[in-house]
Amino acid sequence: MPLNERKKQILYAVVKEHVNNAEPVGSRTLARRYNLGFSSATIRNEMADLEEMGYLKQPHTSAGRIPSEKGYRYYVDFLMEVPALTEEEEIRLNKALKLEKMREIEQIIQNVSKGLSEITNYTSLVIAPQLTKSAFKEMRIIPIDEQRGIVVLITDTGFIKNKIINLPRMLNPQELNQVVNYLNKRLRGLAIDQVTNSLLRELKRDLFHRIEILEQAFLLLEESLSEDDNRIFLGGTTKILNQPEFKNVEKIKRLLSLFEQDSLLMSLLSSALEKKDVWVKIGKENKLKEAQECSLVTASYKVGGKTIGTIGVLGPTRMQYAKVIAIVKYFAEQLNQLF
Amino acid sequence: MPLNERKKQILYAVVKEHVNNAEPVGSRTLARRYNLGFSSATIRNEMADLEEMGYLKQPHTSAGRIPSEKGYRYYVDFLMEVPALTEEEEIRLNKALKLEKMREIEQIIQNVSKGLSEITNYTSLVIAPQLTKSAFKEMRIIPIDEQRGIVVLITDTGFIKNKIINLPRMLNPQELNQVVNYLNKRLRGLAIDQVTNSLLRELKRDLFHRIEILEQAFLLLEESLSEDDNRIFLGGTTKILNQPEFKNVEKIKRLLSLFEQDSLLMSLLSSALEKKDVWVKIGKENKLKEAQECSLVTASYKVGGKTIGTIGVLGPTRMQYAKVIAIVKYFAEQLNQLF
DNA sequence: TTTAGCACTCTTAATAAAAGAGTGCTAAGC
DNA sequence: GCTTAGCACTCTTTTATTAAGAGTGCTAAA
Repeated sequence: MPLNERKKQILYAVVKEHVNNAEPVGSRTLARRYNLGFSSATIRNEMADLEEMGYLKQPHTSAGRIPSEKGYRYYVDFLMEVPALTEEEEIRLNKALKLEKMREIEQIIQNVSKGLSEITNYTSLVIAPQLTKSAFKEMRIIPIDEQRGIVVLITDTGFIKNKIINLPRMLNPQELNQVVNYLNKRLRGLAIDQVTNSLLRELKRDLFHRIEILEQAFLLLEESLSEDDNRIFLGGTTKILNQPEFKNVEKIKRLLSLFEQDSLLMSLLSSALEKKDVWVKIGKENKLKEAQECSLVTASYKVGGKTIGTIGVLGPTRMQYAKVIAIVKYFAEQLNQLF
Repeated sequence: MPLNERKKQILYAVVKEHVNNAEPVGSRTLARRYNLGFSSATIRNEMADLEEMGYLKQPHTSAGRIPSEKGYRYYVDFLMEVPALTEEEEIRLNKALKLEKMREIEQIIQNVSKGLSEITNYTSLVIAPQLTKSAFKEMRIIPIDEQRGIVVLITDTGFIKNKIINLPRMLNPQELNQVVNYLNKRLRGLAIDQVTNSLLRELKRDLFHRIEILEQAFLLLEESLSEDDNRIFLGGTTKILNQPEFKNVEKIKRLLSLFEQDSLLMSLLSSALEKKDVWVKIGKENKLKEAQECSLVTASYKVGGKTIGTIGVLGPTRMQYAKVIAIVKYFAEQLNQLF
């Protein structure tokens, strides 16, 4: 049974009202505050229907209704209108971003994260560009002093990653060059996540007599490959605590300990990678138990058509979806343009 | 009026008991649990004295006593014994640290921070090595491709800092070298915090025709000079929430928002720099309002006699001082040896 | 089909009473 | 003169009771 126009109106109004006030919405309130053109009794009947259909629920008998997750889902899919940002808002966002002046990736990401959380008033999550999605272009090793050097890794998407390493004593510049040249020959053009451990082992065999320097160079490669390169930046972790659903200390602790575990956050965001435009996960739609009282709005950003990172906003299930979606979308577009 | 032996015993017992249970300590409990050799009535009298002298206080009439900040201070200064770590414990700590394998500074610092918080069960703060405390040794600029290069800054303490920069188009390698050589000549041997803005302006004048590349190089220098180079690493931010004094949501929020502001944390730790061995700040001894319900145990670490960073543990005023001091001391020593 | 009216339900806030822990003081003991 | 036992008193915490408020669901009328 599809929702008739009146039910849609009421569901819409309940969501809107509840998002603003965080309290169950009663029929009288609705009749008073929204000019729906029918009485509270009618609304009561419709609400009872909506509850039976699973779009609304009652915290307890004789309280108002709040949207169920199904209700929010319907709202997000069919009822809400994502506003285009006004010019004015765009200017404000750009001011918060100030990306033009940024050079270093880390700085950009941190700024995006901060901006997202401050404008939405929820917690933001940003995954820095993932090298694994790019292809190997070139590696160099630059000696600094007798003992140390810098390994530089360049990808086809134009990212540069570098790392200070210890150089083995007995290696002269020529030998160093040989090693580096060999590595470049073997690796050039490979997607970074194609550089498997078995390939690395093979290379190690070939170069066993230069093994030391190789080990160091490998460290950088492995780091690029490893999960913890997928660094996550959080912004406004305390923002979400202002929401009334988190006035309970136990809930706060559970959520904060989630924030401390990068790997969990990655898994939370990862499903969003490679997916469509903007992705909304409501409550239990999140696989992660710790986030099932929350909703997550994510979008990915790209370089040269390849998705290389994700930004997102985490708030309570009772979230300002339309507003957040508009903002997340905008930020992702800005990042696309930037890289 | 100095404390007699019995008062010391009682104060010691009150601190110990309260640190363990987080509840006011009554005279009867004390008489029962500690074999002090005198009755609860005697203890009551002594406690009343201690209260009048300011070492103990009552949350309300007819409750047990808890140590005042003065009481904790007396305990830290005169009563507690900082245990030497047993060999067993040292092995355990070293396992948690695993510093031997670390190369990158950031990794080391992060590991120290994690280890500190996990072993103490409080929140840890670690300031990464501060370049400003070192002297300028050498700067290099290494081109990567047509548009970009890496600036490398080397200090006399052996730290290397690098940054990817945009190279201006029209600069050929010779010119680049000239600029770099000139900068090195002017800056070599200066302490990094002596490289003031006025000196930089002067250099800019001298090199105004190569201004673009200079700007970029300066960015790195300025970054080394700027506050935000003093990066702070936090560990176990949620650990402190397990303490019963933080079962109040408002308090949690206040403390967490402190954790989000690096500059505040810096100011909290900064007084510890350059100071003696281990530094204990109890409650209101912290200048920062947000931390006045907490105690802070800090120690600095050095390279070549110069203090370049600080580690610390932040817990409730009701803290396991002896244990924490021993651990912080040990970690600082480990860092000293490492660098 | 919609709406007004009203009894009923459940939560939250406010109030009262009881239980528990610990003190402070007094007087007796060593 | 210091120490200890005893007991009344105080203050918090817990539990119970009541009252107020909001909102529903049902019935009957429009």
